[in-house]
Amino acid sequence: MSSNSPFNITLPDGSVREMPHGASPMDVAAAISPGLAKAVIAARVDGELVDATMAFTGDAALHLVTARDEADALELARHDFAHVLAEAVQQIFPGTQITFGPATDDGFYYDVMPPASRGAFTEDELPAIEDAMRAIIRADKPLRREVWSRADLIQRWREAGENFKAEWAAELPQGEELSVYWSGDDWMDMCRGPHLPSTGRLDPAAFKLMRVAGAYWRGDQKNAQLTRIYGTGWLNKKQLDAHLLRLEEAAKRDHRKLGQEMDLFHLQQEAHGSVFWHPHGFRIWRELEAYMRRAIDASGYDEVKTPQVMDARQWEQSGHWGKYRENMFVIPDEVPNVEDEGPVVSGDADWMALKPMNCPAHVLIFRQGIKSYRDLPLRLFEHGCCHRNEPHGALHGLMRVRQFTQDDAHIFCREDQIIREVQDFCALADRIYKDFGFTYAIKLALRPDKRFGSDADWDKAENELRNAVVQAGLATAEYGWAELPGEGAFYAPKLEWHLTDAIGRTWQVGTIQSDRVLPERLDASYIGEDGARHRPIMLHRAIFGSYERFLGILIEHYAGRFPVWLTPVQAVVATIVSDADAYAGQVAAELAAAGIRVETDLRNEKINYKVREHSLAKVPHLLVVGAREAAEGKVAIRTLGQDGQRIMTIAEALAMLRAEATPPDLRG
RNA sequence: GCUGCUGUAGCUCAGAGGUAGAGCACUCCCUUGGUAAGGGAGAGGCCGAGAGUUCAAUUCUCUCCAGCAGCACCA
Repeated sequence: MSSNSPFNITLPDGSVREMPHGASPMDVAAAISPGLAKAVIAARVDGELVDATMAFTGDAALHLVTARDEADALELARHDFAHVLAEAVQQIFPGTQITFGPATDDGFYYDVMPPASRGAFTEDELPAIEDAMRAIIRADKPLRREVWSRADLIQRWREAGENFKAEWAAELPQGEELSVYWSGDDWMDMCRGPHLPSTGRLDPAAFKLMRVAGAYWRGDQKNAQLTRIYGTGWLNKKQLDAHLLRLEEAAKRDHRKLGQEMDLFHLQQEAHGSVFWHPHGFRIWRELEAYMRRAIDASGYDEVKTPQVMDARQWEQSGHWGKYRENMFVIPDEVPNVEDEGPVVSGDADWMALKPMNCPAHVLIFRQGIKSYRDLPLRLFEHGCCHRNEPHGALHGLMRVRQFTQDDAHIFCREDQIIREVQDFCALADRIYKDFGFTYAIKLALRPDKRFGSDADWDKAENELRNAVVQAGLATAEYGWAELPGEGAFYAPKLEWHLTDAIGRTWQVGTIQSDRVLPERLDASYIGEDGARHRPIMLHRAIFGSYERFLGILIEHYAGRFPVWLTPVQAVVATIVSDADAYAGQVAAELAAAGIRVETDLRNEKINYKVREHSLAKVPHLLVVGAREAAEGKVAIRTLGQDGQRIMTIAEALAMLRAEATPPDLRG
């Protein structure tokens, strides 16, 4: 082939165009039509996303990327918004250092270091930055790629006082082409690209700066903290507006807000990170607990209860003291000094700790008496109340607390029983998540850097979990199968269940972990068929994860409108006139006798007022009774989310309510 | 834990260097009214905690505590 023969460029429809050397995807677009040239924002050359103006280097398959290729277009636009943001910030606040600015799931951010003369940027300054961004977009500055030598680049950043960029330029992998992008002729950033042809391809009405936050340089707590400016960015205003609306929807179902409005629980300073469950909230908890007990009773588990506080030496032996102490609540084993002055604790008492996990206690139960291989698998379940002293900034409503109750169990089994146990667990988890209307993805979290146990054991453990899921046919794209390096616990790899809720957010809740470390450390053993002692494998598993968190997720998933079987108040009997009070009491009594959670509302208020109040409280069924209903022995039922009423007899109403109030696992 | 913001009545929020206000909720009175707010009156606050500046601090400053948004961690 001669060195200056044209390149053959194959288009998606199979047609081939000959293009001279130096030609780019943009030239192909221009050759097809001027309209296409205008619409092209980037290109996929042999599948790789590149600048539309990047010259071909050989024969290639070409796909011209336009706004119709939404995923690519969004990614490009968001990345460009980030650059425009950085340019705008430096324009308004000279002396600001720039660092990184990637695209995110719904937009972009850029981490910057404000000039030494001032503090972090504030949200009040965002509108001015937005204006500057719009000006840059309207100026339609061409984005031009250049390749620089490392030395030139480092020097350029040093001269510009860009210490972070200089550091990064020095550390980029050898052999990598170092590219910069010019925005017009007056601003540049170091970036791998690709980018849109010019800033004018962005829609100035399709982004919004959302907030500022702190973020560490290169994600490390030991490094300088930068100001991160977050924005949301889209292809057009319509998409932006839709996104803002979604955010409002999510805010409306915030469990902290609904928890207060529905009087489910509260949190307060004196016990921060621990939950005060109110009567209505705890009804949901009890219903969940009863549901879970039925599930584990039917699955061969034995429920146990273990101590809240154990000697620190026990935690040393289990390894928690070494690896987990910073998160443990430690207490002295002594009577506090009661004199007015003087220390409350002497400092020389033995230390005890609140349990951060239930596992060691379950091993201690296992160790009582001599276990035979015939006893395995032994499945010990506990509604275990744990305390963890979490970093204060991590606490978040019910989602991250310092005291929580797990639906925790440990399955002690032989190696050859693992796959079966893991598969049974997958089936149980599947049934339960579906009962709540969740879909889920399963992920395998692999060994972390900080860990116990030999590599050989980790190999085995990871393979067992992987094989169980593969053999169960769940390691597929449909189940969102993925492996997450470094995400495992310090003692074991984990299978994780990531739930997707009603508005598409994901939550990690369930897990099963195969552990060889703890049985070894705590010397658990059983007598095998051969008469010798063997180590059992310990499978740690949970389905709700914690009641607190799962309840928080449920509140947001259902937006407070719980299914009837879970809802705190299933029906309210509300009177129109006081003459119906006695009848209302009779109706309520009949429902209560049938196990329906029912309340009466006999207040001297208009029915409009009562309807409004109970609707806002998300009571699923309102049974309205007046003189007419009392005379006829009927009720007028108004169902949440539906217009109008249904008149029925008490017996009919009771049958309907009983059917709806039956938990999903008890339905025929 | 880090950065920024916030902390006033049960809730949502105004307010100002001279010890406080609204709406909803609450209590009482009137109203007995057919499916999303009937009317009136009343009660309710150590203005997150501590220190400083000031004649005077809830208001300004500092320190702590808690909450919020991120980060870093994690069920």
